[in-house]
Amino acid sequence: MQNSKRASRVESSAVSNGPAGGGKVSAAARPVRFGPLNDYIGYWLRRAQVWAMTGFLETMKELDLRPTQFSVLILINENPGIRQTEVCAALGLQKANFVPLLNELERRGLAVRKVGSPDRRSSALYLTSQGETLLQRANQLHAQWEGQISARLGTRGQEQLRELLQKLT
Amino acid sequence: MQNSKRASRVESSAVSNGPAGGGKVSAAARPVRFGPLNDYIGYWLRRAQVWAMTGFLETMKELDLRPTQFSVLILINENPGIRQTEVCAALGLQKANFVPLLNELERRGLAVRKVGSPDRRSSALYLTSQGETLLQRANQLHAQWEGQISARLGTRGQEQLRELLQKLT
DNA sequence: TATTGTTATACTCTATAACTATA
DNA sequence: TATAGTTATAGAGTATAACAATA
Repeated sequence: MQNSKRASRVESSAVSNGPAGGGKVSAAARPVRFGPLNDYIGYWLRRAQVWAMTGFLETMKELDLRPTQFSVLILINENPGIRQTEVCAALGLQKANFVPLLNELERRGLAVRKVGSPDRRSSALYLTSQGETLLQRANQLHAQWEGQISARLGTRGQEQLRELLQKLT
Repeated sequence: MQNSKRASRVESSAVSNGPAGGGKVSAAARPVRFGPLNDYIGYWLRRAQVWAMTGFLETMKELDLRPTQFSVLILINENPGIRQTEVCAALGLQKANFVPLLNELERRGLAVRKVGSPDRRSSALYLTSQGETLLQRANQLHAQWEGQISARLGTRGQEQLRELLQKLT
C-alpha cells in the first residue's frame, strides 16, 4: 500500500511556451527555431495532452482526483458490480496496477469490493453513497473544465476535435 | 548514468479497445458502459496520445529513438550551438532530466557538447555528422508515420487536428 | 489447465533541492 | 547575487513474473 502519502503533484506547465517562446529564460532570449517539429501531429498531441492533464488536475484540486481515478469512478457508476478485470480491460490498465488504485478509492470511502456470489474469485465493485456524491461534484467540475476547452475551440471546434481524436484510435 | 541498460519498451496498446471493446477478456464479455466518458475531450486526448506514442516507437524501432530524443535532435539541428537551457525551455524539459538524455545522445555519437568561449558556464550543442545522418533517416521514417495518420484522417483532417491542438495550447 | 486478484519488482518520466563553477 | 550545468532523490505511471484461491 504505497498510496498513503498524499502528494498532489501538479506537473507544472511542462511543455512551456513553445515557438512563440515567452519569458525570462535569460538576458539574450534568442528565438529558438522549431523547424519541422511545428508540423508534427505527435508533438502537438503531447503538448495538448500535458496541457489538458494540468488543467484537469487544477480543476479537480478540491477533490484531489486523478484522471484515472475519475474514469474508474465513472465506469463503476455506469456498471454497478463490474469486476476489476473488466475495468482494466475497458480503460487499458494493468490489473496489477489497478490494485493500489482501488485500495486508495476504498481507503477514501468512495468505492467498495464486494465478494461475489457466483464466482468467488472475483469481487464486484460498487460506489458508496459518498462515492456517488463525490462523482456528482466531479462531474460538475469537469463540466467547467470542458467549458474552458470550448471557450478556446468553440462548440463546433470541440466536436471536431473529439471526432478527429476518435477517428485516430 | 542510468541509461546504459537498453530496454526499448513499447508500452503495448495501453488504452485498449474502448467502448467498441474487442476480445477475449472472458467468456461473458459483457459490454461495458462508458457513459459520459465517451464525450470527454481529455479522455480521447489521452487515448490518442498513447496511440500516437506507440505508433511512433514502432516506426522508430530501427533507430531506437524516443520522441523526446527526436525533438532534441531536431532542435539542435535547427539551432547549432544552442545551449542546454534553451533546449529545455523550448521543449518544456527540466534541465536536471536533460543531462542523462544528452549523455545518451553523446554516448551514441549523435551530438556533442562544446565548451563555449563566450560563457564558460555553458556548453554549445551540435550534431555530429553521424547525428545528422540518423536524423535524416528519422525524418524519413517520421514521414511514413505521418502518412499513417493522414491515411486515417485525410490530409484535411490532419490539418484540422493540428490547428485545433495548437489552438488548445 | 485457466482465470481473478494479488504481491513484488523494475524501468521510464517528471519534479525538486542542493551543489559547482562561473558570471 | 544570479545563472548553467550537474548530482541525488523521490513520486507517479506503466510493465512483467510469479503466486494463491477458485473455476
